Amino acid sequence: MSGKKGFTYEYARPALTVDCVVFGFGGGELEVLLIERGLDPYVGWWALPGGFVRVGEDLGEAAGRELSEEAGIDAGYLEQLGAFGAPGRDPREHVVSVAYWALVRPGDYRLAAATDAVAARWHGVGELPRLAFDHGAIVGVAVERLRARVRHQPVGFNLLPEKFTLTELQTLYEAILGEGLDKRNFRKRVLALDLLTALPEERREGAHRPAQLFRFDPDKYARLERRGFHFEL
Amino acid sequence: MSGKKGFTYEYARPALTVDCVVFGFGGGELEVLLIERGLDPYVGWWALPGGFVRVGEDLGEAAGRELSEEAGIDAGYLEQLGAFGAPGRDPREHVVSVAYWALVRPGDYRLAAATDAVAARWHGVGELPRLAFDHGAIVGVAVERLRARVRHQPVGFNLLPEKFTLTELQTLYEAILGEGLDKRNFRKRVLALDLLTALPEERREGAHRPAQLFRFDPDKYARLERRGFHFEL
DNA sequence: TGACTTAGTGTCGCTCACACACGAAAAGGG
DNA sequence: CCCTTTTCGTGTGTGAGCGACACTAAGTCA
Repeated sequence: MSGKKGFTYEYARPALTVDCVVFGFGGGELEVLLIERGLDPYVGWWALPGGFVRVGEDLGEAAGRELSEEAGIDAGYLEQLGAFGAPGRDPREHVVSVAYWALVRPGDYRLAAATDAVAARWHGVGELPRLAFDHGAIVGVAVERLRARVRHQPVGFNLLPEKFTLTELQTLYEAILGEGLDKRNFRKRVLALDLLTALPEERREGAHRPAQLFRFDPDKYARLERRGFHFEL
Repeated sequence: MSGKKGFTYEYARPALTVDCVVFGFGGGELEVLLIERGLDPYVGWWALPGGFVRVGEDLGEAAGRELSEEAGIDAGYLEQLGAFGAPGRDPREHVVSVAYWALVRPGDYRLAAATDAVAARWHGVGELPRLAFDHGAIVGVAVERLRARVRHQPVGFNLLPEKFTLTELQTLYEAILGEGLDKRNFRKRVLALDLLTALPEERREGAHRPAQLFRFDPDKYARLERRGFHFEL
């Protein structure tokens, strides 16, 4: 293999990587962050940002590091999705990957490809290209997880700018769930949760009535979360 | 390290293991299968069955293999729980473990410790000893997952013998959820799901009215599962 | 000032979740 | 044989919440 020192173990070991499924929301559609690979295998293919785990490094930290290195994104909150370890998923050798997922506000970052990525871009989940390795399957699992999660925890707010209108929020939910929602019922329920604070501002754009702006209130959420809680859309 | 050949890699790699949280139901309590370790580290401590993943082996298969080797159990269905990879979780070196969980009918197996386990035994989840590594935390995550799952999918039947009474089923649910349930509502809902078949037998035991026996019907379940579905306890 | 566009609001019917108590059947003992 | 004990098995009423549904409000632009 390599002529240099190397690391020797008594038994063979699979390699260990992390991959990140980063969701964003733009143009009324749910998007995933992909990088274009600059190295073999799968040069030129789109793939999830990720890379090898270093010895002594926590898995979550490795995911955060790779995300920052390859795409210039600092996701505050990464949650583990699971381990993917089918023997043939990497053509080189047996590579086990621990996948993470995160939600970010696309506007907060300027994507910057680096390391072994030649490009980093948002792709609508509905129109993904063929992905390298088993990354297509990983994205599928992540989308499922997001859909399940969004119904029971107020995660959606992490995808919107700090100030948003209820219509924007509803559009987001519809994009994630892939189904239309009733406007009045949606507003009723969201406001009943008492997680939003109405701002003294409105969004005026276009030839129509301006919309009230809201802000997600983490304090209220923390308080509710403490005494059990239920969301249900 | 070892004087023999060994396997050399350009970069250092964490070791990769699998661990299994196997749930059973006995004596009115939810139980977990533990083995007593016969090797360093943590000799003599109780731990989850598990071991190193071989190169070229699927993660789920590795979990099944270790479970069968160390405890003599063939769990039909193993589901992944997640990867645990904090750097200090194994005192020897950086070891990342992918945890799986399963439900079995304790009566179906005669526990047989082997390989590096000197004993295999069921332990009530309420009275677990101190566990090796971070296995205590892993069990905690598994219990949470089981609780969440049991409310939305009819997993409970995998823990009971083929024929069971509704009271037994209710006792199981109460043990898993850790709370009492109303008898009439429980029976109403369970029967309304139309997943059980009443058998032409009764269980006569003790000085009281005999109880109707039921069987879980996988066909009915498959049919329901196909057209969406909801359980909610 | 009229046309257009999106924002914002309330009611009603129905279903479903939950609380709740007693007769039925069998066994065992006096 | 009868009385006691124990668990099995069953129905109703009420209140809360979900879902369906249509019109007015406010602003812009021509």
